[in-house]
Amino acid sequence: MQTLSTEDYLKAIYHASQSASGTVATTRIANKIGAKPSSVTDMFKKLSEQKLVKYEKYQGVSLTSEGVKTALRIVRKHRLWESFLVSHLNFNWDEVHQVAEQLEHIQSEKLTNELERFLDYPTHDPHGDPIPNRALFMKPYNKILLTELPLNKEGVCVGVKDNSSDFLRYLDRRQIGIGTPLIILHREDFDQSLHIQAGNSTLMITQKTAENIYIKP
Amino acid sequence: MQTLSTEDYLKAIYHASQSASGTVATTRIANKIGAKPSSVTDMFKKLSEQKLVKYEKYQGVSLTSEGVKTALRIVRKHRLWESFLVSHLNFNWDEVHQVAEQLEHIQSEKLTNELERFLDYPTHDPHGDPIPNRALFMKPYNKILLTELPLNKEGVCVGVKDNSSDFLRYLDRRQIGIGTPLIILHREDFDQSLHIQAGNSTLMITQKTAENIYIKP
DNA sequence: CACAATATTTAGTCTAATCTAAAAATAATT
DNA sequence: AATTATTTTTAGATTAGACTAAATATTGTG
Repeated sequence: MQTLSTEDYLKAIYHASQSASGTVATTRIANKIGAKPSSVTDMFKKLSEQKLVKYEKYQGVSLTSEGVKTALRIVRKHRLWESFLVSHLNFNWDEVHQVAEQLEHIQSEKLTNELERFLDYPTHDPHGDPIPNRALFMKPYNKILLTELPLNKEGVCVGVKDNSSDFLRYLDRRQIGIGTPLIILHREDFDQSLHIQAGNSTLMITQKTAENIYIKP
Repeated sequence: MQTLSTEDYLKAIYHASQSASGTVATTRIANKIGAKPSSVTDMFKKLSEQKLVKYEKYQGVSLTSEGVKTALRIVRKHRLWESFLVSHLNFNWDEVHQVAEQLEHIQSEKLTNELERFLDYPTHDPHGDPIPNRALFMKPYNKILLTELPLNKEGVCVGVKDNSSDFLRYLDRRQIGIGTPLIILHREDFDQSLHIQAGNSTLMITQKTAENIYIKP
């Protein structure tokens, strides 16, 4: 069994290697988890001894298949808990992360599997991210950015790229959430801002906002 | 050996001081949480610095009012989680403890309060122990041991004294749980064993069993 | 290519929680 | 009350994870 902190590292390495190819650099992880690079090096060695990552000095790390499994087990728990918090405990999608970070470390297979059953085997969490099933298999949406949606074509919001509280609260205020139907009514050539229809209301959003919203066409 | 938090010590001290008066001895806690007395002494000092316990060398500890509050907050979480695990996640009452020991450390007031609301403000957990409410107030049943129930008088099982898995599973097998109505039909003078009616079936239990079952007459 | 800038690792400390072994205090028993 | 037994504390060591500062690799640039 891992210590709490090794799980955090594995998860960070997993996410980092999703959004880039090749090995994951020391500083990348240091920034992600808020530790000094030297601490990260220490941990890389430990994880390497446990055969959870492949590590060569100055060359960064990559997860072994065992490491991927361990990371996915944590991701699974994290996303199931986030789903539970939103669907049953009145949490908003900007509030769940911090609590799920704690809950994801609870060790109990029965708990995880029963929670999944209780939630009726959800496939995606409140941010639109896919939830690994018991076999650790997950099916990502084939999603696009809102900026890529053709004019006057309806799409449904399935997730966000930026998970910051600021952004999520901003969307909440504009009543945009998972499942909200969106249509681009007009694209301003001058500054690429968009007039969109979100549900029943029309509003204007900046390009920056649009590039952080995922859509299923 | 695993590393326990100050929360575990506070909870252990709280429970120890419930079942005895005066201060709580070092070895008492050491046995309860599976640590060496020397480690416990260290922790007593630390808790004392934080004004969570009153500690004098060689004289044991007692919780300050702040310490009691902290302990009750943990007990509250523990019992709410146990209730959730049994009522919604198909856990048996002998399986919940180990998982609740982990969940009780999750820090989030909102989580605790929303969980309580979701469970509809339960007053007692699956073992019949009272759950502190938001103000940390709890109302114990005025319960008696099954051995004290008069002959042919109906009582309802409201809890158990022995929380070991062995005992809880034994009760499960005999279909005795919280809420089961019990009547003593006959008391064997020879060995104090009891013929009882439990729900719809009649069965025989030993004196030892009877003194570990709490009844509300 | 050589040197500067950046990234990474090593070496040595720190802290929290634990341990063992020995010393000191309290309790129990003649 | 004196001696023995038990409990509790101290002292010193250990481990995991993190840190700083210095050393070493790698990368980027003129």
